Amino acid sequence: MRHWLLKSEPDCFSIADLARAKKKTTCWDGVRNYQARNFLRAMAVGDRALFYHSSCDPPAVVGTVEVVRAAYPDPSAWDPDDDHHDPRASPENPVWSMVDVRLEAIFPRAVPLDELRGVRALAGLELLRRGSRLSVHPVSAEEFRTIERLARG
DNA sequence: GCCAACGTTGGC
DNA sequence: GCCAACGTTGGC
Repeated sequence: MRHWLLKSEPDCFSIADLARAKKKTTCWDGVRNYQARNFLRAMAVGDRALFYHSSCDPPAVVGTVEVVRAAYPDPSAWDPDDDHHDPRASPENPVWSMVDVRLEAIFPRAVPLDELRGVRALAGLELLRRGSRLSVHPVSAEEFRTIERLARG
């Protein structure tokens, strides 16, 4: 079982939106970066991920989700009305992938980016790497546990 | 709104 | 294959 981190802008899709979703489950569509896509494709059912709110104040890890469906074609890629439309994509050549995730927990206390930076055990966290923009990336089991512990306060 | 960092595109 | 120009991300 692997651990991951998923970024979302709460203005676009927040963890509260996920909590309101049918079966508390959503498809994680719209990823248009090859490295991030390849991480989506590496996910297995049962993997867990941290849910991170970006481009907001404060940016923070706000909860956890579980992967409930492995990677499959992302149909938003060939939807001309979609913000992330990719003219190269089609049902025959999907190009982009998505997974389904289900809400596991909303943290009793969000853990802000600022706080993560000060934690020694998280020194290697991809999220904290200077200039890192990857919206999907792996985290170690130890990093995952550390952040869950911080969320309990 | 600014800007650093990064990815992508396309001319050569 | 190089690299300049451009677009995007995302913290601040």
